[in-house]
Amino acid sequence: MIRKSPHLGLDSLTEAAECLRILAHPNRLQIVQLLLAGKKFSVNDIADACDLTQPATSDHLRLMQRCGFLGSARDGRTVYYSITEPHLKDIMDCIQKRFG
Amino acid sequence: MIRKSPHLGLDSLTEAAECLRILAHPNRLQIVQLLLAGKKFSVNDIADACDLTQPATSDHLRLMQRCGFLGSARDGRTVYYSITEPHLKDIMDCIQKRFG
DNA sequence: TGGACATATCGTAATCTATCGATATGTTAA
DNA sequence: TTAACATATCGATAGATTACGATATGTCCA
Repeated sequence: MIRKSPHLGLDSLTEAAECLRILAHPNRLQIVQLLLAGKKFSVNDIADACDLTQPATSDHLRLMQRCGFLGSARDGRTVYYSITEPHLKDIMDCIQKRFG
Repeated sequence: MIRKSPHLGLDSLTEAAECLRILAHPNRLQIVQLLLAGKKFSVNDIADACDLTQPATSDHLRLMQRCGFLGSARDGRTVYYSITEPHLKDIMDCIQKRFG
């Protein structure tokens, strides 16, 4: 059985840094926290809950969808977003432990 | 016994976002990974290990010291840096699990 | 089809960040 | 004190990010 060293090379670290940069925004953390608490939310629900405009919310969601954090599903004219990256919960737990 | 809700308010999330932004750089992740593996390293050791110039290394270290990730101790003309934020290990574990 | 609703995209100005070299500060030893 | 070494700081430019409003796209219902 092969057990890889946990140490990441520069390529993986570069990829990780890009993901962290996406996460490193107050409103995006807010959105992730919200989505982790429930199952799925519409763009408007998220905008209301986080006190954001609709376009700003959509922009944040798009960024997080592009890097694989979120997925979306349309139902009629409503688009629901939800977490697709399972490790987000772990990282959010770390953040809540540190800053809570 | 008071048990706080794990959910963070916007103030805490803003602070967390600032810390994540500091961490969200390939070379800084590289430095954190190095420091977590050993105890303490001089600026030159870090620069060599990460293939960085001395001023660039010093800049990265200063950033991470300002937000409380690292501490430094001078011994003669050498300055040794080490991890002071205990939660960094947890976050790095998450990152290594996800990208390793 | 027309109108209303939900979401997505785009342009741009303002702000921030990275990078790099030059140079300053602090420390040791001769 | 002078030279050499280790580290820190600074200045300028290029590139990226944010915020915000205007507007486009997609969907439903009358």
